[in-house]
Amino acid sequence: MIAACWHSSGANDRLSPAVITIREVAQRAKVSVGTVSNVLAGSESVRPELRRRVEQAMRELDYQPNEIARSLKTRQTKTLGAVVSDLTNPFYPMLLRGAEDAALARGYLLFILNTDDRAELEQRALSLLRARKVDGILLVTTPGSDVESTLGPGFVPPVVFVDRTPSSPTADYIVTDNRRGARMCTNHLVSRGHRRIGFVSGSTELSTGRERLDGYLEVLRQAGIEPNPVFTRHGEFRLEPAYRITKELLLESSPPTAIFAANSLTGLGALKAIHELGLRCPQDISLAVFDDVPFADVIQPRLTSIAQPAYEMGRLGAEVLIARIEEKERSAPKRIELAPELNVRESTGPAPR
Amino acid sequence: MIAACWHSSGANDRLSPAVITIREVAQRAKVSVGTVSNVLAGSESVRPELRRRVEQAMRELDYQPNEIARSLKTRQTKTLGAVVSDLTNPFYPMLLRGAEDAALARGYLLFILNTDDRAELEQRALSLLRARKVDGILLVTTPGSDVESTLGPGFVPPVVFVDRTPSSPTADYIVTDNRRGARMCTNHLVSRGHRRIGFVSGSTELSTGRERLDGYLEVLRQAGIEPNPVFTRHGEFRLEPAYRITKELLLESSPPTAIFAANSLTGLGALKAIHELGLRCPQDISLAVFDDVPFADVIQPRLTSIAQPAYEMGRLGAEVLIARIEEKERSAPKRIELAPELNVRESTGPAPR
DNA sequence: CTGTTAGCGCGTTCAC
DNA sequence: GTGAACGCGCTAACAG
Repeated sequence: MIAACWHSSGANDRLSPAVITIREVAQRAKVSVGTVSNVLAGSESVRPELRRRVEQAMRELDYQPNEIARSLKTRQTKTLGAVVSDLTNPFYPMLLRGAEDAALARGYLLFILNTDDRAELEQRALSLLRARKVDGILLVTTPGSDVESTLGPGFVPPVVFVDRTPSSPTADYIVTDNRRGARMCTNHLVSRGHRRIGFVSGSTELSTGRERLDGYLEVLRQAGIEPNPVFTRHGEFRLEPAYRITKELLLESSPPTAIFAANSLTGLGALKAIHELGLRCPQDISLAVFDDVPFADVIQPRLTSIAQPAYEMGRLGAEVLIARIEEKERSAPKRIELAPELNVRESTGPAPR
Repeated sequence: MIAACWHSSGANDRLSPAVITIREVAQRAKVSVGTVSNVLAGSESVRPELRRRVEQAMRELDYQPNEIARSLKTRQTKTLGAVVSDLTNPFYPMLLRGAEDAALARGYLLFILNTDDRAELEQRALSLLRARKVDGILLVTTPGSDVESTLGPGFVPPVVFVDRTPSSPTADYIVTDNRRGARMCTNHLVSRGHRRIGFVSGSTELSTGRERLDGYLEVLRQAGIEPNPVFTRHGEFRLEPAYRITKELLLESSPPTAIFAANSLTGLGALKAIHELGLRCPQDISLAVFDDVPFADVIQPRLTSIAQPAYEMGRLGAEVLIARIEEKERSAPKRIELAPELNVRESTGPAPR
């Protein structure tokens, strides 16, 4: 009787030794499947006696509810998708830890996918997630992507943008106040007497890239410094390009006395260039970076940086997304800007005179 | 007619605007659902004329097969679980990129979960994944975990261990040859004349921790150096503890002239301690670390390190796992050890005399 | 309060 | 070659 659930229909029967269904439980507890389902749902309206019998049967059979079958019926899978640009960019793991914690707390699991900032990969990721019927998507969007075209104008499933703002104005998003962060950082440099400040940028096709650049330019103008176009270089948010262009920048006839790198990767690239040219930091050149990575506080010189609340961003993102999923009627889009923080360390000093 | 698929049964009906089923397609193409299913499966035995009509109907309706329903029938979800210790340890993102690439290439999606090396969280992760009916699990296992007790003696679903070897001898695993890597690294130090070599270890409850320690001790003995127990300190594979114990270590009356850190995080901790004590590296003290992280090559001094093929490990892990899932009859467990690589850079120099 | 039953969307027989 | 009918495991509606 107990072994009655063993099938022998061949190759794809991998799961069968453990395939105890609600029906077997019902049979063993001598109740109906409906009652078992009620017990599962924690319904109050089950006589304690029966509840006890059902629970015992479950234990004896090592019953495990099948979430897939449940999903088919309830039309929700209790899964989310998280689409990021690149997991090896140290910013995203922290964000994802936050998202995971919030998701698990609400009973959701997370599919994670990378896009390498390629629109076609974002497209693929979104449609894979939709086919898997995830209940919602956390998205670090990519330039040139068209989310609406693959998810439809209604955004099905719902999407919350994190880290970068969407092209669509009607969606939720959680981002850092990048302009403010860039202003804080540039201000710090200006206040130390720097007037020739280079900017190793990310892509201006990204909201983060644009806003950080804007903040930088804004402060320069306020300080009466005419922005020198030569000082703004395109670092693609990646280490290698940043390394190359910083080297070029520092080899100019009248090089900057300080460099502001648009994220941790470009900061590392800039640092490599500085070292390689035998420059001392901060005596010869100051360096400040957007993103506070674990090693910012460890490497020599310790890096002045703008810290983003990455964990918080992920946590909030997942929470907003789940609220959106579970809401009864559509509420107004949430637009959240998180406050960045300036950590002044040894990589920035007074401008050499 | 087209709008016939719109439901209006209330709150959980979020998906309904897009819920085109195989039935609607059949109706529109004026064929039976069986035929549509055959077209979907790419069966040859469908008249071209009908196939054309079906495909057109699919396009017109923007039909999207429901993977959930398919899973329920085929008893496979085309999803994998990846359970790692901590995403913010820079080793794992690379591993996961490899796993993702291999998985996507075979049509699988990846759930990712962290355990923070806590057995109860591993347990939870495994049972969540099993309830979601993932087809297989990639596992960076944790000390004190009991995989068999939550997945059963048969390992359902199948598990491939990565990075760390399992307690169970009958499972597949893909790891680095840690002992060899540690030997290479220690050998390098010994060959530069160091005889007092400190080891900032990870947990010896982990295979990686044990094996790296073993390799280190082995080389010392071969070189006729009596291992000094004081020189082996427990760094927990984390930055903070490593920082503290390295400081202690360097404050000994007769401190080591070289330090071997068991992974990148302990390496960073050790470096912080070295800087803080005002020691010069490598003149006063040499530092070598296990794990080659992006910044190993950037920070000053550039770090001598042991590189592990993390991407490859993830890729292979997913491939072995999928092979295991799809195999007709159980084959022998695969045990793969990947070769580490020594990168000699500036953080290691000759022993001071 | 409990049992029965009709689907959820798809794949898979079999008759035709 | 095609299509009707059944079942995967579960939930929910309804009858008792």
